[in-house]
Amino acid sequence: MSDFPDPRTGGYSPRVSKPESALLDFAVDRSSPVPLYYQLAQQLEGAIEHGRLAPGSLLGNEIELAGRLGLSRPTVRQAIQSLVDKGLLVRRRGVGTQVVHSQVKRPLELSSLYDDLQAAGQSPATQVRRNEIQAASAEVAAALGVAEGSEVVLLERLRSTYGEPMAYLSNYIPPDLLNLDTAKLEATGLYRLMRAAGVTLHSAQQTVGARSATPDEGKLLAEDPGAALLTMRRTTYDDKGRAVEYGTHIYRASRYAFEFQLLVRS
Amino acid sequence: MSDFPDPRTGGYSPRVSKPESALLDFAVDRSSPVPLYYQLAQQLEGAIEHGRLAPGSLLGNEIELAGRLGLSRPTVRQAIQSLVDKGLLVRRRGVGTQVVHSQVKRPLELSSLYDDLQAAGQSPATQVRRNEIQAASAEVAAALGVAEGSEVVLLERLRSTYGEPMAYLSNYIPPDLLNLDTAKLEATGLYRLMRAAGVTLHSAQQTVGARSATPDEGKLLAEDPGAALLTMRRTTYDDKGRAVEYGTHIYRASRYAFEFQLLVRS
DNA sequence: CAGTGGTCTAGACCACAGT
DNA sequence: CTGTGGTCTAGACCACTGA
Repeated sequence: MSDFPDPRTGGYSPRVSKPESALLDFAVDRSSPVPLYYQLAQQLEGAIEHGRLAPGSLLGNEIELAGRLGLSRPTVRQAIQSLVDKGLLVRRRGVGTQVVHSQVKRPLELSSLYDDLQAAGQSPATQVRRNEIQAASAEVAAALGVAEGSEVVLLERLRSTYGEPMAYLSNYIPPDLLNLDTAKLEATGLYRLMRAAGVTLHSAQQTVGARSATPDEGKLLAEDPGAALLTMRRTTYDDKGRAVEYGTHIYRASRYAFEFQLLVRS
Repeated sequence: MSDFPDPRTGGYSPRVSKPESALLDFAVDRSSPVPLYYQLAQQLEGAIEHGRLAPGSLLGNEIELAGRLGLSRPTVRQAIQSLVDKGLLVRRRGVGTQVVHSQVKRPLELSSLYDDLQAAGQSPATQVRRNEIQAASAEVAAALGVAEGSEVVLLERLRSTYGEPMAYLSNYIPPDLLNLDTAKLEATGLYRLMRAAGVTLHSAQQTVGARSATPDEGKLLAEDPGAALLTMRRTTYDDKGRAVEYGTHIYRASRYAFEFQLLVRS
């Protein structure tokens, strides 16, 4: 029962390779406050990302992996499960756990346009066009779960990259949630300010559609009237279920598209 | 140390109610092949959906719940965790597990337009416009991971509701994957046929954008030339990482929008 | 048949929240 | 302080896969 690769083996099965010896490098630090399963998950994810674990390769069975790392099987399973949830690994009973064959791109998340653009190296610029208190319309009141006519903050921002407008963002925010400093809003994104103010974002309901630009919108975004715009309406909730933000945004379809990866619910 | 509610207690905390006695109804069937944690998760989900567990109500601690159901704590945790992942429950250390306050709408999933429309009671109709073998263009070959010029099935369908066109769907599919019977395609959706053919859908990479309709597209969809269209480009992968479908679709923005819920990655 | 993941148990100690 | 969820262990039996 040798665990070593057979030097006489010259080829690989077409879609399944042998358990990878790259796993031998793994080790956990029991003195760290980071949970053991999380340490393992991060090392696995790193190995996959850097190609040390090739797509299609088998991880080796859970019992042996646990033994080698000095962990229990449930702990190892917890690490593996978190990567299965992310779509990086696939488990098959009777076969084993293997790295998915296709490249995983971006996971789907509650995206901040600011962060998206920054991650793409586009150094976004924000101009705050309005930042004031208004009476909530029926639509806004329904979305935020407040009384119609009660005070909400209206925030309108023009987001540009490379000196060209890209999107016009309109947000409605409960006034007691946080202080919206215009200077800070022009330096970073709304979600970052919310997180810094102790708001824990939890979920969002989104609708993505399209329509033609009105003359005013065309002027704002440097598009011809009638040009196609991408529209997004979003209500964001915190971990206690409070609506913390309602937004109606328009994007220049010539310069922006939503890109994301979905996992099938099992 | 009484576990009974105090009858003198008349009021509730503003956002947190007491553990619900509705949980006393729960029971698991050990003779069923359905996993115990899954049985419990379904009963919890049902109780939340039907309002027997009110938003904000506490579930009661895991140890006690496990004891009452005759389950171990890890099993109960697995059930609760699956609902936390779905966004129905929130756990807070030192406090307990409670039902989220806001209504959860649709979870995000790999949606089939056909299923979406049927769920909305719109009884969709499909007309297959093309169903033939073609040589893969560079774009299609790259998306499907096949050689440029190799054979792929090109499928073009017009999807209508209430006798009005709604979307024009163009798909490219590896020819050896399944038989695409035109009659079946007009009676159901592509994903359902794939699942019936033993294909396990796993993930998809999507891009959603917008543009103006060309004169030809306007004619197809009964829109004026220049009208705003919603566009979606999607590559779908199976559980082994094979690309099983590449599609470029256009939707009438006047009649359709993508709606979904996102959960924040923690 | 042997090997894999899927499920389940009965404990344990810890960190954090609210009193 | 008490009570909660967060983490972890060391086993067990079962169902499915593939040879």
